[in-house]
Amino acid sequence: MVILTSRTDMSEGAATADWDINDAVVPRVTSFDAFGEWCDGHVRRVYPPACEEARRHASGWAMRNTNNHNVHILKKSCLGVLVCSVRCRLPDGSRVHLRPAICDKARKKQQGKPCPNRLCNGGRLEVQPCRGHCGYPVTHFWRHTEHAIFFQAKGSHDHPRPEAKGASEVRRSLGAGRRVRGIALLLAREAAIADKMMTVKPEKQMSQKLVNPHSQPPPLIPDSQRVQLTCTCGPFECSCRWRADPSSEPCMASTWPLSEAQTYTTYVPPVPPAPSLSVQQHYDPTALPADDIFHPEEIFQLDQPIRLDYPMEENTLESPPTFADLNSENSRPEDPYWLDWQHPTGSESSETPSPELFGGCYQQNEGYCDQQAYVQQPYYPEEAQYYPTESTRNSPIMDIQDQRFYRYGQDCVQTLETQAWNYSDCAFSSNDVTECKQYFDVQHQQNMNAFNGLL
DNA sequence: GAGTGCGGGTTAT
DNA sequence: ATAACCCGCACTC
Repeated sequence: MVILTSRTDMSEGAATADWDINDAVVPRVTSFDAFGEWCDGHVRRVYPPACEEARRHASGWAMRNTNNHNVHILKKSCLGVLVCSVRCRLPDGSRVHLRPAICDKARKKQQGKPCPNRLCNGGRLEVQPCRGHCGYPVTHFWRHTEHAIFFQAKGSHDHPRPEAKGASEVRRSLGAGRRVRGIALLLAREAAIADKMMTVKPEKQMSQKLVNPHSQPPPLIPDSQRVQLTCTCGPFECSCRWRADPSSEPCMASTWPLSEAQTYTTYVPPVPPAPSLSVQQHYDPTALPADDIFHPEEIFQLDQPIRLDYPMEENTLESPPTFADLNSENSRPEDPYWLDWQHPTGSESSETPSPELFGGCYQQNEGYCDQQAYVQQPYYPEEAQYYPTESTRNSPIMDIQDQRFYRYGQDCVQTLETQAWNYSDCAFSSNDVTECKQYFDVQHQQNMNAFNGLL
């Protein structure tokens, strides 16, 4: 245990280098990190008790609670990502990577469902488990003290990021039924979703704008697409944002922030177009959507035979399904909801194309594997992350002056038992927070005005 | 219904 | 002893 007195050379985040989540004593830090939704690798963060997402132990990754028999430290392990068994490609070259349900029961229902990509031929959803921590799932640890929330991640995810957590939730909250009349209304709704996405996690945006240099994912539906009312791309199909030459593509955003535009437009598929693209040629992009619109999360709700024995392969990337898999009794042409997917209108899968398509190897963190030698499967390079990798930064406005140490045990029994775990009794309060909330209120109101105007 | 936290219990190393 | 994992329960939204 290293006693932390002051930090001026932090490379990992605020007061993150010299403590471990299992330390009997954790430092009272002088500065906090802004919340990072997509923490990857072996990182440690310290969040202010007022950070709502930290209090909720939120994460972009699909993390499930894991019992570590330690009431002081909450442990979560990564569930991986829901992918297509045949690794089909979307028109933009990316792959399906949905968010696995946290609930075991719901997750089992997801598996074996036909791939929602209408261009996919016979693929089914399966969970690609996370093996980023020495062969085990990446784990997150949360620990609360009176004046801070300590977060530590162990392992680097060896799979694409799943669909952002808010995506399906927002759609569900928006969902005023399945019926969508016309493409205009549909697109307006998608734009509204994007707007609402910007308001669902106000604190994150707040921290981004004010104190958070951590790169956060762009909205699932970029601002540019909100004006693409002539774009008729369906879910998985809108490749407008991938066009290398914006001038040649009406759908391409002209108002996209430069950084994002660069990220998207510099993309060059490392592989030939997927064979399924030939199917796309027969698809009439101008066709109006079917009357009844199914969203993937709705698919998951349907009562379909669950293939509980669906193979869970360690390296699913190289394991295409068998002929039997592709021609099972659950073949999609007979499934009514699959037919609906032939006329998609919603936005689904992840709006974040799989970084894997960039090729290369996923980042390695062998040095952190202290349990056993384990060679992580090559996947995709860190720089190929669709979202910019998170950097380290401090939160100047959240700096506090003094330093103390908290111990669960003798020194901190009262703190931890009566305060630290009482989310409603956070001690963090400052004018800065007030300013942040005011900023959010303004932003929220603006977004909601736009949102209401669209629906 | 799904997400989440908690805790008892089992298994493997 | 430690870690991963399964399962059930309760609570919340």
